[in-house]
Amino acid sequence: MQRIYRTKSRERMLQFFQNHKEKMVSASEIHDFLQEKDDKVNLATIYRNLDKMTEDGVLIKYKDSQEDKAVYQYVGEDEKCHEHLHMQCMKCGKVIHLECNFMKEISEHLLVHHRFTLQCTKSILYGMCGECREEAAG
Amino acid sequence: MQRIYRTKSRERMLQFFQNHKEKMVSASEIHDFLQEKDDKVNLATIYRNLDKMTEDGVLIKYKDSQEDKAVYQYVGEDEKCHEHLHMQCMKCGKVIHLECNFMKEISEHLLVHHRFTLQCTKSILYGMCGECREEAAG
DNA sequence: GTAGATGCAAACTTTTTGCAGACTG
DNA sequence: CAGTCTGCAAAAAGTTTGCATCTAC
Repeated sequence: MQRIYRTKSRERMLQFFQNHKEKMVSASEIHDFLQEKDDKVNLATIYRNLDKMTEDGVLIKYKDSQEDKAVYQYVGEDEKCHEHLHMQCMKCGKVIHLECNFMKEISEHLLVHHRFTLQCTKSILYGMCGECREEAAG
Repeated sequence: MQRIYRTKSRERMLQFFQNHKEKMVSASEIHDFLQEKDDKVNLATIYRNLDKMTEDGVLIKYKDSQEDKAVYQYVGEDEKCHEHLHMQCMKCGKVIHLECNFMKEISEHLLVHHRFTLQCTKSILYGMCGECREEAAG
């Protein structure tokens, strides 16, 4: 059985994620952020920890449809996040949780009418949030 | 204005896509397929043509959330495909078009209740199709 | 003490780019 | 002929891996 040690790198990464719950971040963004002079965390280490946290269900991993790097979202112990879809604004990057009764309707419709079993943690809806839309409209 | 020439590479790529409308294919898959002895198409050429076809709206480009390569789906002149979501089976890779009245409900709910303007061609729902599900259940 | 974690450098994969030559209209 | 397209090789960019060393428990 694989034990998990409580290390400085992992603590700092977790702390970063908990302070940025509304964002999806990439490995290099975390790397850039964790660059205090005598406390740098190696990029390979970051990738290894991201993988483990994703396996543990603490993070959700997505491939950004625009960019070519993977991004990670913190969901912590919160099991709910595995049962609803997430929307991301393509302009500001903000994540919106589709956490309402309509979520159930979507799942059911897909299953009943299209025989499709939706897997929420793999899917992400892209578009534009209200604020960015107003801003764009001027 | 950028003119588009009718070349052998592009013809062969288009032909491949039209014969595989139900699939999402990657650059290397097309490359492997177009390997007739004296008629190979260079991978760089394939990437350049994929980019152009995507700009023209003939293809839709996605990043597979599982793999690390981009995949492309043929939609041709069919404008409808830009107005509904697509579901992909994570097991067999088949693409299902969410082409029904419920699509409108989804868009409206996201806009009205979450102020989110959905962009269908960027989004994709992952899960499992009916056949694969039955097969998995045994 | 031992399993697990880290840093470093090198390897790997996918995608992009520069350039010279070939093709399309 | 001019503007595009192509192949080739080299370069990016993101991610993974091998190995020696270090750390947590």
